[in-house]
Amino acid sequence: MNMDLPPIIQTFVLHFGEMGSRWGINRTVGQIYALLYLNPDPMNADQIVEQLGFSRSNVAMGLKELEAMNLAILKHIPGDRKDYYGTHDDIWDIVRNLVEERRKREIEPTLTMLRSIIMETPKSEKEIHAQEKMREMHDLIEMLTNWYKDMQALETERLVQLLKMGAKVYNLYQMKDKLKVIPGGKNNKKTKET
Amino acid sequence: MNMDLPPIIQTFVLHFGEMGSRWGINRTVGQIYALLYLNPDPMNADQIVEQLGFSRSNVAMGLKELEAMNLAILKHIPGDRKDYYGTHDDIWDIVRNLVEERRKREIEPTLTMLRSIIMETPKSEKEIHAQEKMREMHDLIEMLTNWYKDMQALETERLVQLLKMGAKVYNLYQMKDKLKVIPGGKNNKKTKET
DNA sequence: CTGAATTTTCAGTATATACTGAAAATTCAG
DNA sequence: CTGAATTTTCAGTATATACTGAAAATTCAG
Repeated sequence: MNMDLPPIIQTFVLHFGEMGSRWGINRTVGQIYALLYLNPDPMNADQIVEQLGFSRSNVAMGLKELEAMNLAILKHIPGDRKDYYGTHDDIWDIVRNLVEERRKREIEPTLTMLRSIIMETPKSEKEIHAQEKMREMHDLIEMLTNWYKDMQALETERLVQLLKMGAKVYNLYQMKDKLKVIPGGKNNKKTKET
Repeated sequence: MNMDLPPIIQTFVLHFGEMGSRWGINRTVGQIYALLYLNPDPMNADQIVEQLGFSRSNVAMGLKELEAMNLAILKHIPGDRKDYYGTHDDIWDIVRNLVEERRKREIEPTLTMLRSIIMETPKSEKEIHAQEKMREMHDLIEMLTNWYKDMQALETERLVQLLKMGAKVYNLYQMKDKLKVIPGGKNNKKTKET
């Protein structure tokens, strides 16, 4: 790694390399992402090679991988033929993306697999028990996924409000039957019971 | 893999092997976990060896790893010296555990790293910008972590209620200022504004 | 305390993944 | 259309990780 990278940036980049590898993203890809995230402007492959010191082709592959995950965005600079990459400007877009990628790649295939197995006719006590456990898992994942879809649809501003409230929304929830709607309010439609 | 494992169990076990490897858990560990999850009773290492067909020592190491992650629980059967392992009975315990493990191993170290970097005095424009991005990331992660801590503390029953409501809690939230508290209710304490 | 049952350790090896450098393919200014 | 600039591909190799089998350590019934 290039020594004239400021130490604080080095630390961050290295940390994300390590974190990436706990995730299934390889170390170099994690480092490239971290560098793009911190850099004020989009970078081209040669600049990344210079800063991080791995081979040109490795950087190119890493960038393609990040692009496929929608974490790096290809940008062009007028009058320059090189490909430049940056990250999403809004950090919430990054979060939404990360979750969405995982949902598509891990959650959906798992749900599909579970559903198809649950359809099978069990042939033994053991299979009945196994199916029951799988149904339990399926229902839980489905519930979390539905919740997440709801949240995904909220605008950032509203999502932040809800998150900041944390468990306090539960108080609100409990309160609802002890409250009386003020006539004429425009949000009077009663929330469906669960 | 043993051929007299019912196909539905085989499919599930293999799927979790693959999923595990996207996660940083290795394939065999994922498979062992899946098998334990489906099996009605705790299993010992030899039984697992027989079902999955990898070496005794590999199974032993996998079990230790699962135990360290608090995903497999050591149980003893009276009159038998072998170690038996099972999974948590309540699937919510499993979820809480998974999230908690990740928080400890990935989120906390990241927050610590970010905090210490944010403390440093920046030495250039570039460092100022980098610190700003890191602060943004830090604040977001911290907010999500706080939200999660709140949820972690809720009993399962209540958590499920909230999750099932999904975005509808937002309606409740908006409603709150248009509602009047019924005198004498025991949850009248006003929820703090954010 | 003894030794059979069981688990743990670990060096050696196999396997999977990451990385490189060179060559091929593509793009585009002129 | 040409050829320099740039990106992509890919075989070869290096590196990291997973897995095995045998030996050592531990446990515990008798």
